[in-house]
Amino acid sequence: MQISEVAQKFGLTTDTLRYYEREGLIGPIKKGKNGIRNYDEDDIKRIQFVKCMRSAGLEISFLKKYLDLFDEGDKTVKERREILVEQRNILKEKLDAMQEAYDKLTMKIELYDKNILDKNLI
Amino acid sequence: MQISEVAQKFGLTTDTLRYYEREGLIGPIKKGKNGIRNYDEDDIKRIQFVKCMRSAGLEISFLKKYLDLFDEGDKTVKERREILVEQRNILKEKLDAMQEAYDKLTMKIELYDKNILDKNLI
DNA sequence: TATTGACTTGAAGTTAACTCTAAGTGATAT
DNA sequence: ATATCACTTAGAGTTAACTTCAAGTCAATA
Repeated sequence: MQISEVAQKFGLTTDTLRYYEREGLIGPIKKGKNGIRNYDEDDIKRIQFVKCMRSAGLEISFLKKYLDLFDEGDKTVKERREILVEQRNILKEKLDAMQEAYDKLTMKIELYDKNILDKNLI
Repeated sequence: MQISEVAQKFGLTTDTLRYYEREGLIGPIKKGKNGIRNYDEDDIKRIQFVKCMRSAGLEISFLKKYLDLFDEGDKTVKERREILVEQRNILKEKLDAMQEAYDKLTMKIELYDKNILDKNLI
């Protein structure tokens, strides 16, 4: 699979894919004789994981750390579990903050719909 | 209320509060004869709103736009409602993406706990 | 054969949201 | 009186995550 297809598939740009590779999140992707990247199934799986986690706002530095440990094999299992839990906790905090803001926005919109507008309430 | 108390109250830095003021999100805050800011109840309410929305990742440019319209009074009600809905939609997308990542992380952690580790699965 | 289009590289540029620095003021504690 | 402390300013610096640029290669098509 060529870079533009992969980009298309995940809604990323080719620049972003090369950037992720530069940062060591994925690859190094195998290249054909002409120097063109050819993504295989494992590359795709990895990109899918990265895309999902990045969409949720997880930092590249974390993903790099986790994936490096993954590549080191079974001896890193314990450490990997720990950082997954840590990231999930961070994510939970963010989710809660966002849910709170979401509910506040919903309430505000309802007030606008009912024309109950307090000049002093933002 | 002085700047450091307000910062403390909301878990912001004084630099951030002055930055928000520079950007026109809040204030201009009234100052005493010595030039020191004195935050009143309305300032606090506004900061609470900004803090909540920023914690959810809403952009400063949006908050600026919304709060400027708010200050213009009743004639902007319709436009305000529209941008609130728009922001809520954006927030919903993000919430969904984060929930998906959260669930994925939870599943992974469970696999780690049960020692079901597929070498080919990230 | 010439041009088009997708790819390649290293490096520089961009953006949002802070964060820090340097230099200064003014009230209070020793 | 002198030191400490919280505050003030304008402006420069930082960080993460891209994004763009300039210059080049290569295969396929008009």
